[in-house]
Amino acid sequence: MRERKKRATREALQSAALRLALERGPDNVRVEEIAQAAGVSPRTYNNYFASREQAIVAGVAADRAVTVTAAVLARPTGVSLGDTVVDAVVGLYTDPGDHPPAALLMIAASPALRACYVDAVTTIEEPLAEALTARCPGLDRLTAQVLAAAVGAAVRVALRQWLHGTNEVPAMAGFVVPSRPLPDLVRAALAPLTPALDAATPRPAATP
Amino acid sequence: MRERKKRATREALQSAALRLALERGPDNVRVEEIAQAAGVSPRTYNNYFASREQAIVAGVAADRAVTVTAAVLARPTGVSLGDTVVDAVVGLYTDPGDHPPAALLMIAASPALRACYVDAVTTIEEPLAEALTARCPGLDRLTAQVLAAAVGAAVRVALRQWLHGTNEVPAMAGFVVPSRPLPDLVRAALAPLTPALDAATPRPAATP
DNA sequence: ACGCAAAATTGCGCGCACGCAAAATTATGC
DNA sequence: GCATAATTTTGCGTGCGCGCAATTTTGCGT
Repeated sequence: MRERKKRATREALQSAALRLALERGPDNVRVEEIAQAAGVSPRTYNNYFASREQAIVAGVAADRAVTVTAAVLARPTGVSLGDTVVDAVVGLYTDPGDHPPAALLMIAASPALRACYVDAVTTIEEPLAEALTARCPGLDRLTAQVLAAAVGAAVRVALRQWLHGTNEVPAMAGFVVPSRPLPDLVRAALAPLTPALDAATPRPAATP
Repeated sequence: MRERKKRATREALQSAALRLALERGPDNVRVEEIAQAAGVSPRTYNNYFASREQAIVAGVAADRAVTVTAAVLARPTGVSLGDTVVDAVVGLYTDPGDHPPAALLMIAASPALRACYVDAVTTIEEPLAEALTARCPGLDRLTAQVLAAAVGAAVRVALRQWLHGTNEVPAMAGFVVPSRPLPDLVRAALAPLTPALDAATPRPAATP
C-alpha cells in the first residue's frame, strides 16, 4: 500500500527527469526543477537518487535489465551459453526498447550521463547472473557473477570504443572513422568471452 | 622540468592524504587539510584529483598497475596466458606492495574508499591490455581490452564477495562465514575466465 | 637580462550530495 | 474514533566538485 506510492514517486521522478533533460538538454535542468515537476522536495529527490543523472538513466537501465534476462531465459536450452548471451545482449542494441532513441543519443552526448550509464550497466549484472544460474542449474554462484560482470565489462569496452569514433567529428572533416555500428561492436567485444561462457556449462562428459 | 614539480605535488598530495587518513580515519580529514599539508590551495587539489578519496587510493592503485604489468611480462612465454594472468593478479593480493597493510584495511572498511578503489581498478585495465598485446603480438586490440576489463570485473566480484563475508560479524556470533582468504577468492573468481584467455592466444594449429 | 607567451595556481560562486533532527503522513492497537 | 508507533518527507547546515576569470609562475627567444 505504501510501497505503491514510493514506486509512483520514483517513476514520476524518472520520467520527469528524462523529459526535462530531453527538452532543454541535460545541463540545463536543475534538481529543484525535477523535484518540483514530481511534486516533492529537492531533498526527497536525493532520498531516491544519489545523483542528478541517475534519475535520467535509471529508467532505461532497469528496462534493459528485464529485457536481457528475458532474452536469456527465452532461448532454447539446445543453444550454447555463449551464443545465447551474445545474442541476448546484442539484441539490446539492435532493437531499441520502448524508450525514444533520442534518449540514448543524449546519454551518448553528455559525458556525465555516459559515466552514469556505464555505472548503471553494473546494475544489470546481478539479474544477469541470476538468469545464468536459472538456465544452467549446476553453475556456481561465483562463476555466474564473474561471467555476468565480464559481459558487462565487454559492453563497457564496446561503448567506449563506439563513442571514441563518433565524437571526433568537428576537426579534420572527412577523416573520421565513423566507427562500426554499435551492434557489431558489441558482438565483436563479446566474442572473446564465448570460450569462457561455453566452458562454464557443466557438461564435461559430453564432448568425447 | 615543469613535469617534475607536477609529479612532486601530485605525490605530495597522495602521501599527505594517505597519512592523514590513516592517522585520523578517512571521515575525519577535510580536503583543506590535505591541501595545506601539501602546501597548495584547496582549489589546486581538485585540479589533481576529482574527489577526496581519489588522492588516498591513487597511490596504491598506480603502484599495483605497474606491478601487474611487470608480473605479466616477466612470465616465460611458455606458460599459457590464463595461468600467467591469474598468477600475476593473485600475486597482487598475496604479496602486499610497498604500502602498509593498514591502508588496504582502511580502504576495505570505508564504503566510500571501497567504491573509489573499485573505480581505480578500472585504471589498471588499460596498462594490463597493453601488457597483453606486448606478450601476444597477434592479439587484437579490442580483444586485449575486453580481456583486461573482464579480469578487472572478476577482481571486483572477488572483492565484493570478500567484503560481504567480513562485515557481517555483529549479529549471530559464530554463524558468520569468515570468507575464504582474499587470494583464494581472487583465484576462484579468475578461474572461469581462463578458457577465454587461453583461447585468445593465436595458436589454433598447435593443438591437433 | 628582459619581455612575452604559455601554463599552472588561486579566489569566487554555484549547484549538488548527504547527515541530522523536526514535522508530517501512514499504519496499527484498543 | 482516537491515541500511538513507525515511516516518510522536509528544512537546514556543511563539505565538496568544478567552471570561470584573474593572478602568479615558468620556459623560451632575442
